[in-house]
Amino acid sequence: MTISEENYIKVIYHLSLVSPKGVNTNAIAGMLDTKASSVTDMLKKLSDKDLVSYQKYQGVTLTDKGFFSAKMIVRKHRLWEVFLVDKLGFSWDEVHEIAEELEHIKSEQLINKLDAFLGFPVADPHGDPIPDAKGVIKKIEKQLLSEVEINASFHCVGVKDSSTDFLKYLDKQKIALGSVVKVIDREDFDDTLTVEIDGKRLTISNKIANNLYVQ
Amino acid sequence: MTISEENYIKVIYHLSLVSPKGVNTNAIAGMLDTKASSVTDMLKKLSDKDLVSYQKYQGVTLTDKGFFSAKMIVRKHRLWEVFLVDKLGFSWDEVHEIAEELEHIKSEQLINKLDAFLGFPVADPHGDPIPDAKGVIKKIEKQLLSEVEINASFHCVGVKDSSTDFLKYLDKQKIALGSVVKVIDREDFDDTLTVEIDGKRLTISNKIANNLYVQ
DNA sequence: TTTTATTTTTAGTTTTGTCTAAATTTAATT
DNA sequence: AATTAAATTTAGACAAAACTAAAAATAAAA
Repeated sequence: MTISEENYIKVIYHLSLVSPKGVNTNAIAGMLDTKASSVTDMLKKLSDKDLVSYQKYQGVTLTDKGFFSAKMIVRKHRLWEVFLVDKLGFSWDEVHEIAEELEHIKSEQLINKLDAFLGFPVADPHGDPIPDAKGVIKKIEKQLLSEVEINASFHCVGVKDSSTDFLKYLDKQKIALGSVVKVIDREDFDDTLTVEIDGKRLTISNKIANNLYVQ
Repeated sequence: MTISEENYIKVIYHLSLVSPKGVNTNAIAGMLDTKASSVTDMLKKLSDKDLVSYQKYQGVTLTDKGFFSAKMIVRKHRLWEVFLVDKLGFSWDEVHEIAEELEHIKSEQLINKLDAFLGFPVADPHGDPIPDAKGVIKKIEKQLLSEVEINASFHCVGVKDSSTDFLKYLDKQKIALGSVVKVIDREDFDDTLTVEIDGKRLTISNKIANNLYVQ
């Protein structure tokens, strides 16, 4: 697989999680910042290689082979992110771009040794699950902070939005994965939350709460 | 720079060390397993980018800019090799190919953090020097085992040939970087050496001695 | 159910890096 | 110095992955 093919497979994988019946050409083009016509060309190629099933105008789904390939790419991406943060001292908002390159390094032995070196982590620095060598993904129990009951405590376990802006906001508020959040109150009018983190009161907008996973 | 351009620059760098007045088109083609006509095309492009100075039929040399780029690629290659051996447990004959891919990962911050993580190593697993972030290469004092005086002791500090076959031969004979070699005798007829390593007598052909650096 | 709008595909180009085959330049030999 | 051999370059073509513009199919609206 070329780097370009891998990028398509990965994007189709992520979009499949949202629309499992079939992924649109335009959606893929949007994610890859390319044109619909380029996507059509590539879908034909991926279909010839039996990585996707594709019927003109009907959207595309991954075959078993494509699904496994996608999980291996995601595995590599997330393991490298763990390496960058845990071993090299990058912050969680700096690692995505570099991992986008590292995920295309080919050696299977490399990734399995890296996995062992990192202690077989089950989640990346943003709380996203890491597929194991067989492609099995351990489901991480989680709820959005916007949807939990009030008067209870939770651990932060992940973020839905991994944008730099959001991650930097969390850094500023000293919210990290593992932080304990006690939900004090929810405002009826706009769903703003009052929470307590490390004994400190904090007001959190619904948009924030809607992008933070807790357990 | 594209991956392909980086590969050309790297090859020209290595060949320059042997023929500093100018590197031949065919030599480059041989190293990259490509055709002379492809090399000519690329030399024009590299020349336009001011990475090499190139005059038709006259061979090619690196500009200062090209020379620095080359050293940064070599730096990345060798640092990744150290990582693979020291941290992930690869053996020294397994790392070249993987490092060939890793050397093209772009982030400068990444490579400097990796350097620090590895403890600022000065040589890779084969004893080759690692350029620092400014491109400075600390010269490693070394002689070929084939050229040292007899009745003296040395440390193995590097290999000239990094082929799997040679490295596996050294593994079999329990010769590693750091091993102490005492040169007992040299046969006049074919320059075969009798040496002592870890108290064990060993006969070594001239071809072997000619590819092992000691100090 | 037509008509309109949107999405997707086709057809034809472009760029990058490669190739083959032919032409040219340099080097070696008689 | 002329001829042959080797190395190098040019010219033209191709595959991969992208693009633009136009055509076709599907979905939405009147």
